[in-house]
This record gives sequence, structure tokens and C-alpha cells, in this order.
Amino acid sequence: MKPHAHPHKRQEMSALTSRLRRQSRKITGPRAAILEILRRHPHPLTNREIFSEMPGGRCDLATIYRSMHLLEEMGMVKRFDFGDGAARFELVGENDDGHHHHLVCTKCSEVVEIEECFPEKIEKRIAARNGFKAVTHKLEFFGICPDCQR
Amino acid sequence: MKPHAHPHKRQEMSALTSRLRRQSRKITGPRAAILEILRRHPHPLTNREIFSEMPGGRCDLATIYRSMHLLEEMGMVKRFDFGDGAARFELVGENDDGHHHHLVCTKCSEVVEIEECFPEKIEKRIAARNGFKAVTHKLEFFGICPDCQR
DNA sequence: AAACAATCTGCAAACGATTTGCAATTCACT
DNA sequence: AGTGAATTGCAAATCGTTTGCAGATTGTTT
Repeated sequence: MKPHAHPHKRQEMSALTSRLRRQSRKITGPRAAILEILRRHPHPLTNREIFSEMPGGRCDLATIYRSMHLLEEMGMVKRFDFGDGAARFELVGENDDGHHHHLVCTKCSEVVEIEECFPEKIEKRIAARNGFKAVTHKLEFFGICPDCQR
Repeated sequence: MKPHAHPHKRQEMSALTSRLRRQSRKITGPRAAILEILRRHPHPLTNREIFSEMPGGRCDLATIYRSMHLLEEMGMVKRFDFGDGAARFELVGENDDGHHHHLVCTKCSEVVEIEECFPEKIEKRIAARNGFKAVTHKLEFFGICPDCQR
């Protein structure tokens, strides 16, 4: 995978909603709110974080879980796992698979997006050597951020 | 990290128990059984798997959870996360940090150990560029194994 | 604009992995 | 055998996540 700049240009709300409509999914209050929240955040969010960002008449947590499943199936969000037991989600561009990695501070949880990826050649070799097909990987980096180093 | 053969030479039981004793931890029935089970298995096991491998007078699941915590703190086992919500553990050699990766079949869960690792140079660059210290990574590969390809 | 059917949502209960309080038990050592 | 620290079993509690179900919404059709 070639490294690519990651200034996630914020997607238009209309592009997001039309994508839902296209699959005869409804644009409901909770979903619009979720998409807005994801649009505003450049980093992976947990369901609970999305929940607490919910404006006034917050919706049910279960609704958020269900929405994230739907959005994930539709390829509109990508799920990440930082190993702390809570799934995190990030909005994904329409013609992007969202594959990328993060550098996470183990002290304060700050997250930085990383453009490097595991070398394709080596991955191919691993797949071939073991006879596996459709090989991908999950990769996240952990360390101590500048602020937490004092 | 240099690639190294992975025929995990099975550790002596005595080496394991003495390591516990050294920290004034007790060699109890459940612990001995857990170590035996781990010793016999070349792959990461979940607590539940260890539990079901328990001979006759099986112990409490909570005991296994507690033991794994202890063994992990002592550096005797390494925790892995395949993203399915259950932690897995593998025995680690006394002078090894146990850092390595796996290739997991998404159909049948077969696991193969991988000797390749994320290139150190690139990891260093990532750390430096972001001012992070003590950077490591979690990396696992997923694909479809030969048997599941038909 | 009323009507419909498919899709959603809230709520509460259910789940699976993991943790914890506590009293009873076991281990290492004298 | 005796003692204190370390452990275990058991049950209850947590946490993230899922699910059943009745009632509420939405997009579309008359």
C-alpha cells in the first residue's frame, strides 16, 4: 500500500446521506447526529464517546451500536481496535477502504494517524509461504507522546 | 528484531516453577495445570480454552484469569489479541520478550506463527517524527488458510 | 395529505469476557 | 504440627455489546 497524505478531507453531509438513501436506509435523527459527530472528529471514536457527544435529546446507546454496524457493513466507517476492549470507528471516504494505522499514547490516549503500512512485499511472502489467500493485517503502534514524557 | 526460528522449545516444568518460587509465589494445583497446558500448546490459548483443557477436578475460571494476570506480570506469558474479544496467552521463554506475530484463518481460526516483524527502521522513523518514546506495535495477519479455500 | 410497509428507535433483559469481595483453603517454611 | 501469606472457589458485579419487542419514523405510494 502506498503511503498517502491523511488530511481526511471532511465529507459533505449530503454525500453521506445520499449513500444511505441509495441503499434504502433512512436518514434518522440519531444517524444524522452520528455522522455529524464522526465528520467533526479526525480520530477513531468509541460508541460511548459518540454517545456523549450527542446533542440534547440524546439517543439510546443501543441505537449507536446498531448504527455503527450498519455503517460498517456499508463501508462508511472503519472499525479499529486499540486493545482496550472498546471498538472505535472512523468515517471512510467513498472510494477508500480506510486502511491505515495509528500511534497511540499509552498514557493519555492521544492518537496520531500513521501513513506507513506493513510492507506489501513481505505480506505477500507471508501469505504465499503459508498458502493463505486474501491476507490483510491489523497494526497499531503504542508509545509515550511528547506531553507525557515528563 | 531479527527473525528467529520458532520451534518454541518446550520449557522445563522445573524452570517454570522455580521462576514462580523465586517471587515467593506458590506452586498450586491450578497453576501447575495451567503451565502444563500452555507448555503443551504451541499456540495462543484463551482462558476458556485453558479451562476446558483442565484435567478432572477443574478449577474455577476466575482462578485462571487471576493466574494469567500473574504470569503476564511476571513476564512468563504474553497476551495476544486477535480481535475477537477474547485474550489469548502463550508461554514465553525466560530471556525472550515473546514479541512475534500470527497469521490467523478467518474461517477456521487456524493460527500460524510468523517470524517477520514490522521493520525497525520504519518504526523508529514513526516514533521520531511524532516525538514518541518507547514505541512498540501490535500486528496480526488475517486471511484464509489452504484448507478453507475450497 | 392520508395510507402503507419497511426501517428504526427506546427500553429492558440477555450476553460473554473479565473482575472482585470475601470467607475458607492451601502452600512454604519454621 | 503451627503460622502467616498467598490462593482459591463462589457468587455477585462490571463492561462492552447484542437482542427481543412494541411503538415511533421515514420514504414512497396513492
